[in-house]
Amino acid sequence: MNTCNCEGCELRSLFFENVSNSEIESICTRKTQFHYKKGEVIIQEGDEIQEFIYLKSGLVKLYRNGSNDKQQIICFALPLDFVSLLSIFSEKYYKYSVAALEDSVTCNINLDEVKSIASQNGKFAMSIMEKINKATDNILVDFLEVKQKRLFGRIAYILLYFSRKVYNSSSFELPVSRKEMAEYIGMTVENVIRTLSDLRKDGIIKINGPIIEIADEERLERISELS
Amino acid sequence: MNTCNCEGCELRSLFFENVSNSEIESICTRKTQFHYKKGEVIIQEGDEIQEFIYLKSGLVKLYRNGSNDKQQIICFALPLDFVSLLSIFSEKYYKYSVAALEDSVTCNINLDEVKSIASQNGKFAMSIMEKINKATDNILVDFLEVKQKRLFGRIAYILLYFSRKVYNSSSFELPVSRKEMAEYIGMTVENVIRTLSDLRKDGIIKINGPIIEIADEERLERISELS
DNA sequence: TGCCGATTATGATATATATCATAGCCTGAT
DNA sequence: ATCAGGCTATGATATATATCATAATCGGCA
Repeated sequence: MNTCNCEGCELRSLFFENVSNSEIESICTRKTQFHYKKGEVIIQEGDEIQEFIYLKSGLVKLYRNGSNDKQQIICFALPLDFVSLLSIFSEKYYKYSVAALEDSVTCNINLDEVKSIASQNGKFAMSIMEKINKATDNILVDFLEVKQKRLFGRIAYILLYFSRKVYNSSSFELPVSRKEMAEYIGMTVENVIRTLSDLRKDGIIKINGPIIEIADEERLERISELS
Repeated sequence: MNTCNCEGCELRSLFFENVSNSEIESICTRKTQFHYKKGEVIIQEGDEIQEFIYLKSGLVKLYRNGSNDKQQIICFALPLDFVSLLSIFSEKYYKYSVAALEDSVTCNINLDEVKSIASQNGKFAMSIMEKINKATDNILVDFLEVKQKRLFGRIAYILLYFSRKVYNSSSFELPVSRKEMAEYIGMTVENVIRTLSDLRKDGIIKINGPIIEIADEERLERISELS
């Protein structure tokens, strides 16, 4: 389980910049690491919040069960993101679930330990706060952006999101099903599929099985902006 | 300007629970208090973030300018809410605006001072973090709730929100225009107006000028839930 | 006082989106 | 190997929502 090398761990500079070496050592020896296969559930809505979970590699989705039995995807998280941060300091139980969209590895740190260090180390607490703020900020901005768009704009937006922010390439394997795209943008599966087809027919994207290639990024960008 | 009595101020217990008396005194003597008339802008998108702003009384809206020149209302804030918290620890400039929906009073505290106390006082930093988390959590939940509903459900939801969370009464003066309701739920003004008319025709609400009375809360609740 | 622009209101119509139906395909389970 | 179920896909249709047009009302302001 405990296979990573803490010496070169990016968490050290990313997260523990203001923490003393001895405290880091203590955390390091007690951290746990987990591997999840694509599709596996990492956090279940209702679970007690006991750990601070950091995504070392892979891709996950945060989602919740809407009132009408449909799932709603809240956001996606990339490596270097803190997965369990939404209500981690204000709630006792998770109000959302997390599942792996690709094979993923998490590094888990006991939450009480983090809290205890933070209580005694204001600079550390401030740096956590900053990161949590940035993360929720990004979620909110994406929400607002998606909200003001219509179907085509939303699809364009999410495609550009995966292309630019996740894979940094104009060609990539879509990590989500059409259904999950629908759950994120708040539209029906059929319309997601139809819209992708339309974009393909217009030569804006190419679809080869699970592979999406953005053929005309400029037009896709315009569609995203003009709704 | 500096008219409030810090002795009995709710901020003291709400916000400064872990701060020493001398630090509180120092903050108290330097805080500033501002009065805003209904409609006045409190924070302008792009302003530098210099103060920690706390709403003593009144009601405000947080909003931003969407890409298509339309405004989007992000959320409403009530007394005891911290108005300037969204990106306050992660950004240099406000990414949203704040305006008074009712005559409002704010208590402003120099942000550097708050930061400096937090850096030296982990417990205080943690308590801020908890409050920010709760606030953004609530915003997110409302977003998700509204997102999964259709027009009628969204209108019902916002009416119940004002009735229960803001005014604690089944009869209240709507603090927002139809246009602002539309900007919050992400629909057009005409449809907001039409929907309110329909609810009135069905006897579920009564409209007397700016006064809304929820006549059949149970049905309104059902509309909100069943979308 | 009277005018102007914004807000509320309503109707007619166009458009966007959801729903329902059907089918091929793939994958996992038996 | 076969079946069941989920995912992708597409079309027809119903419904929800936006857009456009018009008008009444209200409040600020010259």
